[in-house]
Amino acid sequence: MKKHYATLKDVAERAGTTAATVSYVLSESSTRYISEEMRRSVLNAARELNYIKCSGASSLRGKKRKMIAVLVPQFENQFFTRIVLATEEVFDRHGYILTICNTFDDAEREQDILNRMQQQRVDGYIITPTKEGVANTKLLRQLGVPMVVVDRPLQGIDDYYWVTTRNYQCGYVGAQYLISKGHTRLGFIGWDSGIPDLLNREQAFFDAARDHGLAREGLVAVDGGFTMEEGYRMTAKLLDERPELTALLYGYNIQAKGGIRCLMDRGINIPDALSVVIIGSPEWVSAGKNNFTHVNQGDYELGCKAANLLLEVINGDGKVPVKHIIQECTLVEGESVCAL
Amino acid sequence: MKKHYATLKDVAERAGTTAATVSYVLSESSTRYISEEMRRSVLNAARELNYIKCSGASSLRGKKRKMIAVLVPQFENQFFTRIVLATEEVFDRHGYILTICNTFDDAEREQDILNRMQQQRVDGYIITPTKEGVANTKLLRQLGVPMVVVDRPLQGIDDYYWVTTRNYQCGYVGAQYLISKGHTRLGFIGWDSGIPDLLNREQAFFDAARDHGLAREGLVAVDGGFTMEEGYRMTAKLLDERPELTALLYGYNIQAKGGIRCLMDRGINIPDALSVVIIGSPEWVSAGKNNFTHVNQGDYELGCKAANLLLEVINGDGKVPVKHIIQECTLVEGESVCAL
DNA sequence: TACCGATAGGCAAACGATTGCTTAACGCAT
DNA sequence: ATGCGTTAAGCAATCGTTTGCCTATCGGTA
Repeated sequence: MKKHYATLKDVAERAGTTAATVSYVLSESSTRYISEEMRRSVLNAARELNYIKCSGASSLRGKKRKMIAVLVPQFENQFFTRIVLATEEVFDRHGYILTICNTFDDAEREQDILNRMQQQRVDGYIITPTKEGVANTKLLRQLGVPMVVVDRPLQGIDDYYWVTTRNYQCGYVGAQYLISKGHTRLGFIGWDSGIPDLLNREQAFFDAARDHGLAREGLVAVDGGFTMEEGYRMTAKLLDERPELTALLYGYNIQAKGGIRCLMDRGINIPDALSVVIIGSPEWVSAGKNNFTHVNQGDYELGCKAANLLLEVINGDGKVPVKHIIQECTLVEGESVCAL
Repeated sequence: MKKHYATLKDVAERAGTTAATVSYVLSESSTRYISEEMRRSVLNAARELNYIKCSGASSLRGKKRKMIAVLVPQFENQFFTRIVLATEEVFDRHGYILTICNTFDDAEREQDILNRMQQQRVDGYIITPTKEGVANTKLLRQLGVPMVVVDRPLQGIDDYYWVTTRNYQCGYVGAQYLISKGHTRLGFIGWDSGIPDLLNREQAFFDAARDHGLAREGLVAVDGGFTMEEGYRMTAKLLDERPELTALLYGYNIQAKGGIRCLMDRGINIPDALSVVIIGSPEWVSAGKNNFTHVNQGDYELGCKAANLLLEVINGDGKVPVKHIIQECTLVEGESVCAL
């Protein structure tokens, strides 16, 4: 038994013709006359041999690979899982397949993965870059390979396609909601990412408080790593150092998960003893007994928009103008905030 | 400015040699004498031109693509997300990239996706097949392309690599736990998948009850679609038709999520009014205020085992004996079951 | 002097698909 | 009889890498 995929030549042989003709038949090119008889015979041969075109070979002649690369920092973070899900659905419809890699927010790893993707000559990139994203994507940008950046920005440059959350608004609506319920002593827990755009969440927290006349002394923000454990640690720290706080705004769902674990461990009742709002909408905020007030960033839509934009760029022949798409967020009221 | 990746020939030209020599230098082949001077010069040229090998071209000459295909039915189901995550980590370490596709449990879609993957000539497959998996993977199996089946079986055949959960045990330990707490009127909610191995969960539910002397009349099972909505519907049905039940065993986390939403909507207290055990361990069962008793299938480990097995098969030169790896599950005690 | 084993590297043929160039037969009009 | 448009399909170059085969120089030895 043959242990390899059938080639054009195999099909040609069986159909009594040459590879060229088979290629023309299978690509349904209209630029060439093919007799009905020949067409039939080729199609039969192809079916009988289970012919499957080798995309690697055809891409050598300039055809598309029909492959998209997706790079995310935390694949298991539902924010990203949903972006990937949306991307997959969009590209699936157009016959593409997705290659997905986890950078773990590690710049070296990102470079390594981008390298592998470039070896595959994928047609386009959807990427949530690390802080070294600008350097790591330099070659791609030089070559003009289609790329859409999602969520986090490429720092220091401006001419790239970007789809992101209105981060400032996320922080603002979250804080505003707490204030509207009468809270005046608020804590913010965030990520010390060093990424300017993300820091807007915290800035907005302070701005909202100021805009509503709250005293600066009642406010506190603490920043740490982008993990559950750090969320737990920072929550414990706030509880210990600022017992007068009546509400917490979590800037990131991953940290919120750990933080709320801390509240549970200490037997703190939500919302009676402490009110909580979370930016982000992982499944758990409203599953089972949970019903947390949170800010929905529209994860799935973000993914759809990024994917559609990338598709446009890929098919756009260099003519799609650079744009930044910024998606509004919405507050979803749950039962984790009490009125004071 | 050049708008394409540098080729071996480009590098050769700059280094004052030929493509062959460059290839030998870059592949660090020891079968060829290369002067230190030439090596240096080639490496410099390659760096200066940002040379990145085209894996498509080199695979034409029989090299590995360094690509793995992963097909799952529900990417956003954390059971599968974790399997993918584990697979990614294992293969990343070996320089592979993953292509991931969502079949949505649709056989036609599965066939279509497999076709695209085969066009890419990926080196191996990790697949949770649909019911038509046997037919859809026929060519792959004929050609001997490395493949590991995960979770669900290929129906009707036996000679394939398989990594799965001990489904019977999942059902058994879940039911047994409820019985040990004094429950005698139990409901099981499951999936009418028609997949023999999965049906063992329900069979075990009845077996455990029988083994512990429970009356068959106190037991009821209902099966439906593999969605949240169906979980909701079936739960409502059981509540209406069998109000005497004191405990529910959910066979699948997706259905459990909808089912528990139903219990919440009706204001049913867990565990005081109704006890609940869930097979599977999505994040939400123990996040926030939730602490559901559940059966942990070791999703991540399942993925690791599948990935490692596939790696073995890929590197094993056809010598790895067919095997079925069946992973034990463990009951994780929460607070969703009351003692009667 | 003739020969041999290292050392070094060029040449060209694959791999599978695509496509421009060419040929050839046919029918029909000049 | 010549020419031309139409229909049909073969030939061969090409994409970027890999690798077997060959050549050429050098120092040393018989």
